[in-house]
Amino acid sequence: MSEPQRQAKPKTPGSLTRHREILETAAQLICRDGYEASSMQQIADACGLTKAGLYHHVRSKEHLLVEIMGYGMDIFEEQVLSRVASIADPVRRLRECMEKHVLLVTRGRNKEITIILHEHATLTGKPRARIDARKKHYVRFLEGSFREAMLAGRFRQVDPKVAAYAFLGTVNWIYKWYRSDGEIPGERLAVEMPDLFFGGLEPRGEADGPADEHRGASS
Amino acid sequence: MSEPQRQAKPKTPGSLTRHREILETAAQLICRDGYEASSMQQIADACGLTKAGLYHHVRSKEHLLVEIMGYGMDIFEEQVLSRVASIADPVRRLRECMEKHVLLVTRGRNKEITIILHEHATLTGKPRARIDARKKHYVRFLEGSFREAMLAGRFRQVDPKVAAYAFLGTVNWIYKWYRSDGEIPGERLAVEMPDLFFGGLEPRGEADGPADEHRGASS
DNA sequence: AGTAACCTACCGACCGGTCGGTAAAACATT
DNA sequence: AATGTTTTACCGACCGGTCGGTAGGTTACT
Repeated sequence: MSEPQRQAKPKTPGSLTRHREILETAAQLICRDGYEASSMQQIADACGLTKAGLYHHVRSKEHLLVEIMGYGMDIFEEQVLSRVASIADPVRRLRECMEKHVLLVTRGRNKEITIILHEHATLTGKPRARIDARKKHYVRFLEGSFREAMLAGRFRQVDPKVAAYAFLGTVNWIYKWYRSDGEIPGERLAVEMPDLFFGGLEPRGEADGPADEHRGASS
Repeated sequence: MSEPQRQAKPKTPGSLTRHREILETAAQLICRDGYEASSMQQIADACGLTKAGLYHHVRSKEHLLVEIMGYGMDIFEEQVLSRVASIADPVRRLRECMEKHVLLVTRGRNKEITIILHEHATLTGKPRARIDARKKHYVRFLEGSFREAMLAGRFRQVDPKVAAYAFLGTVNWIYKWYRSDGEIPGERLAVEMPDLFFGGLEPRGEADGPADEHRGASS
């Protein structure tokens, strides 16, 4: 079925490029089937390589996952964290953070992100600790922002840790149910989720707020 | 012949009890290490059986997971759904639903629940469809309750599907970070999460409302 | 000639699952 | 009560296949 199809090679041998290609392909497979259910043989096939050929580029299966997750964290930090960390207003910071986070999960290159979310307990030891530390940094960033908003009187007093994990749950759970071909486009979710989370559910006066149509019933 | 429908077999007290014992033990292992990473040999060892002995009680590894998940859904529906479904007030219904759901995840017999949450894409075909249908029923229940509360003017207008999945994300994500020996007891989470989700983040006047204890900080 | 990229061939361990058998309990018949 | 019969609960040995990983050779480009 899979015949060895030689790729056009750029002059500088695609060592670095090829390596990333392999990460990409492997991530796709692992994202679809899970880490344990994906064999190195399958990954090699998907890359157009034999298993031994794959091992020329990759140290081990575990290290492959480590690289994918590290790459995913890079993407996340560049696409989300670094773009909102400098916003002075803590409420706007959190809102835009959720918006960008949702967009990343729904629209962006989400294979690596999904793997980070799903395989949260697959790695062990030092590699696991390394990824966990980067996650923890994000949690602390959220906690701190919530605390800041509360001290400024913008939010009521709640446990910032609970708020942070509610934030994370709302956003990170998306990968379990969201289908990009479903009825909810990612862009809409990126608007409605922050609106719901930070705007709350309680009615705010008779006149409806933003982007809202009339409704027939009720009083 | 083709329909061995022996269900209630109280004659041998060991059989039915033993079967559930095995489910219990297997669930513990699968909850800790994941389905694919747990071998039938390991499960058999944990049960004090040989692999062949285990296969006397269990049809296949897949069917073992099916039974565990079915059992988990039974527990959930009995502990959560059936206890709140008849509450007339939709807001109270949703609040108590979240409270009970949180308690189940944090304190109850949560092995099976964790497996249902984590291995959401492990099963395929009909068994998968069966579990998914029961999950979908819960989602529709939440959606309907949100819609009801909106029509009654108790909630502002938001997409009930988004609200339902935000609810689910907030609660179901808990299994990823919660440790029962951590600093947040399950009972507190079962109070604070509904309070945060349904009470919102915006300050509600200077005088605090119902059931509220102030903290040390802030102004 | 050196080196990166890739191959064939192979390793021991383990995978899910099955076979034929067995000791003991439960049941049925006398 | 003693008998034979069936059923339950298990085990040792084994199956074909796949697992992650490797040794050593070949090709192709610099």
